[in-house]
Amino acid sequence: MTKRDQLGNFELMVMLTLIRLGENAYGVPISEELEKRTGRDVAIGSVYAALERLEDKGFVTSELGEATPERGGRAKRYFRVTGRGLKEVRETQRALVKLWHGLPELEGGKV
Amino acid sequence: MTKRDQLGNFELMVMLTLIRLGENAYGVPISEELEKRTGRDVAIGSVYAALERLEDKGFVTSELGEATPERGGRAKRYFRVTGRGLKEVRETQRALVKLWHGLPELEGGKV
DNA sequence: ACTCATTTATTCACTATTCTTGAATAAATG
DNA sequence: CATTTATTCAAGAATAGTGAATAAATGAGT
Repeated sequence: MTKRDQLGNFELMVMLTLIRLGENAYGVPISEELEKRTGRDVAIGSVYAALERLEDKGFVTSELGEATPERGGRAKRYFRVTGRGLKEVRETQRALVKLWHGLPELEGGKV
Repeated sequence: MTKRDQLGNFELMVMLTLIRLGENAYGVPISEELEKRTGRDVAIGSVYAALERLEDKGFVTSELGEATPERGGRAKRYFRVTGRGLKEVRETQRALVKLWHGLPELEGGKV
């Protein structure tokens, strides 16, 4: 099996959340936003694992934030989608839409 | 990890293809249709593996077809999406659309 | 009818990657 | 040092991917 560059289901979801959050994307809020939007439980460990894989693939980059005064706790690690990452998201999205396009059984048929 | 009832990326794609093909859904055409629509190489073995998982989860059923005269070859095994399967597809689709809805970076923002 | 090559399709065995969970660790503050 | 906030780790289960093997049916040739 050659290196897989495609996005898994969860990876795609993380990418989409990353895009949505923009500047404020780090582990905790990513996880929360994901839970809020999907209604599913999200283990924070899963998110970090996915982010690491995504960084390995070059779909995201990360940068350690400065410690914020006025609050305890470790520094945040901010994540950002790369150009390649965005492109990959678009492609995955397109593949899915193509697959469900026009199916009367699904609401999205008219997309 | 308790039994996962959610659809993986590839499983979702297989389900969508299954819905599209309707009556004529068996291994070979599923694989071909998938390749045609996504432009990706699809190993036939993967398709059967996914179908087996999906059947275990109750998302599809299968039935052995009769041998067709006028052609050699083994009998086909036809697959069909169950009610639960269709529901699961809809839910997965909805989760994805919700995640990318309104993102200006993606074409689908207007869906 | 019998055997064999051919065709069509499914199953198998194995490896790699992704996903999930719970616990551990790290770093900052007061 | 206790508390807070956040990331990292380790291990196991599920999903994905590949190539080869097997199965079942047909028709040709003898």
